[in-house]
Amino acid sequence: MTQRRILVTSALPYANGDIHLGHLVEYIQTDVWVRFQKLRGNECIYLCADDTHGTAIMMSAQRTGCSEEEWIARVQDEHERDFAGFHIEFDNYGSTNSPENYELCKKFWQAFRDSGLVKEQEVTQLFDDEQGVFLADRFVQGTCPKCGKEDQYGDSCDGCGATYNARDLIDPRSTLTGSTPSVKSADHLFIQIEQLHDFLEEWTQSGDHLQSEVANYLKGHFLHEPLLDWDISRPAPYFGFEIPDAPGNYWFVWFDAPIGYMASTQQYCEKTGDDFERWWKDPDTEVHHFIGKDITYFHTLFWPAMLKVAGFNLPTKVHIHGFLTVDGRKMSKRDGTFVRAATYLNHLDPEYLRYFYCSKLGNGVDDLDLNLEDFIAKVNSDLVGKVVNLASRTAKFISEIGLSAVYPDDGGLFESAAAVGDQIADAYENCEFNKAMRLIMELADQANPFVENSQPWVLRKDPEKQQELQDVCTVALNLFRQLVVYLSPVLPELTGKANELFDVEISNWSDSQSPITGSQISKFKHMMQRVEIKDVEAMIDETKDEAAAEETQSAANESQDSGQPLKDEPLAEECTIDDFVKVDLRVARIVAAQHVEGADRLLQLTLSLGGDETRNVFAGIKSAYEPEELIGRLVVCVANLQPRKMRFGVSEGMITAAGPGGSDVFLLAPDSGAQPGQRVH
RNA sequence: GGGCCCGUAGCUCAGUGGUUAGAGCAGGGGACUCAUAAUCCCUUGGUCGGAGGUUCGAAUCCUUCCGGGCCUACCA
Repeated sequence: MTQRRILVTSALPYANGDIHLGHLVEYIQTDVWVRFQKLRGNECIYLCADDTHGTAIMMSAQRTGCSEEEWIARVQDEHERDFAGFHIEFDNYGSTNSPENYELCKKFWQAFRDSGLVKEQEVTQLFDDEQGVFLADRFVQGTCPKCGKEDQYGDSCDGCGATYNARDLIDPRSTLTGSTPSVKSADHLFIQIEQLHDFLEEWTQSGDHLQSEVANYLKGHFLHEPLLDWDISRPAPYFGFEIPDAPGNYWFVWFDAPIGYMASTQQYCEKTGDDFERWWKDPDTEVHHFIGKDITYFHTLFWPAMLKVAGFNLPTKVHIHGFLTVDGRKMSKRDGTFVRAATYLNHLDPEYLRYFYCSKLGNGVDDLDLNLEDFIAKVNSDLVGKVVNLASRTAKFISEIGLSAVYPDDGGLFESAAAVGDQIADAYENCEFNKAMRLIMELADQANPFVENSQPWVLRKDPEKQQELQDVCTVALNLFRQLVVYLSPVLPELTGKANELFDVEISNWSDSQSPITGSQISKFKHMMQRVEIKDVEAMIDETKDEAAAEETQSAANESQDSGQPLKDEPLAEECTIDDFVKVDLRVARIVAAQHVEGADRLLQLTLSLGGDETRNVFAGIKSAYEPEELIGRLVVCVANLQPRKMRFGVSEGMITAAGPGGSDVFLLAPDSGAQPGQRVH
């Protein structure tokens, strides 16, 4: 077989949040595919980078009070650490905010200019005057102009499904500052991608570049009509690259993001002395992109168009996968299923997830479900029970004598399993990892009965049968090793442990085709722990805790409470705890409430402190509450206040309330469960 | 409303025209004791979402309906 040259990428994670289990579907899928290609002896490199530009990054940096550069450096550290934790092995991991990327962006841009596809057009957008930024749709909220539903984003309404221009929102406000945006115009640069329509039609609909359902989707949603011009620039302020021939304007993040694949290649080449053009200009090189279905059209329309215009290799294939659900539902912070990569690693082995995802991943765009029960069952019964068990039940019998010098008769087991290798390889190649895992487990199911029938634990007691014992274990261990070769793209750590056991490196797929003999066996060490339910539960619990903490945090951040009340009524002089306990605050129930004849602001309340204890209280809350709505409510009253004689009778206490007065009066209410008469401490 | 995908055993899924529909897990029974309560043997379990049609023959092809998921919007 001739060696292929293959360049592989995963989508660039956005430098605005943590890696979570949903992201990992893609990185694990890609990493497994790359490891498989390398194992097959192909020249293959895996490239990725952080996607660092755009308004959202600016906002995050601003919120945390650091520069954008500091922010993205911090996020990138975390991303790389998470990936390493899951054994995702990049040949280079770059950043779109790199000099290499800027240089490449300029080349692409010049190509577009030269091709005459760039045009200038005025765009009218909402503008946040306080922040001095244009507001993308997702940064504007307001009332839907069609159905009147409140708090809708600037592009569409999730109530009635209407789409509209953000300027049509009723009572729009900026989600950044809460202020009312103004309308402002700016010149944007557009790429007239319609001029490449024929090329895109041809590229997407022919060959094997896309999964068939994706090709259909593009045809049905985009290619059936003229393609809209692509708005490629953003006016300052914007965190990104300034466009050289349009000062004050920046390339839109989706322009420089995919170019980041190439910038990362560039860095790889500088690092290794390789030749960049070999990877992006040589037609013999295959380029494979792995992405999620959410960013399909950037990678199947814009990106091929960009590459075409700039004269680089077009993608050989764009592999598109679905989203992750957990226990059949969308990941949710509140359910504890929005699990961050780092949180997972606090409790569970990354190889579990790698295997589980592979056992589920096909080559379609279907969503993938992480059923936690299924997860535990699969890992324990397949990996621990079937595969690792083969080694753990035989290795120690021959740790002193090693493997037989000649591979014994095994009834054709090794050979037939070797013959399945091609099928397994095809499955990996076609991204049908679920099929590959199924085929491998079928082989494991044949290996254990062999051990059972050969009864090495009986043989070892008979000095006459030591040769037979060695032969049986030689077979079992070779079958085990064969499975590990097949699984090694998925389970690098297990592969490493098998390498130690045999003291022979698994370095090529062909290692599955011939048994090893005559060598020593290292002392057996456990290779994989069983998954414990409690560990999964602990991971979910930790995720829930994170979500709760985050909610508290964001409530504190987002409320952006005004400082006015404190200014209007500054804090009182410091008091001691003794001063405080003089005031006896009690929970009370309002058992009667009525208007007071002749009083402008007062209501007369009867408070019950439980039992027979009641108080008659006049409260200045008439303009804020109706008597009827108060009856039955729990309030907090000052129970030991000196009674005061008023025009309408004696008031035997006060009820507590906040607010400046008038209609802005807000009664304090205890949480449910409190009982009248209980003291407030 | 439209597009795509899916519906097979309790669960996860093979099987895309050809004997009586399979596997793993779970359930039941037995065995073994080398192994991480792992393993092995036996076994229960299915009107292949429903209904029509094509065919000598349909889980598989066609039509239609029902149910689920994803995408999308008056446009295919």
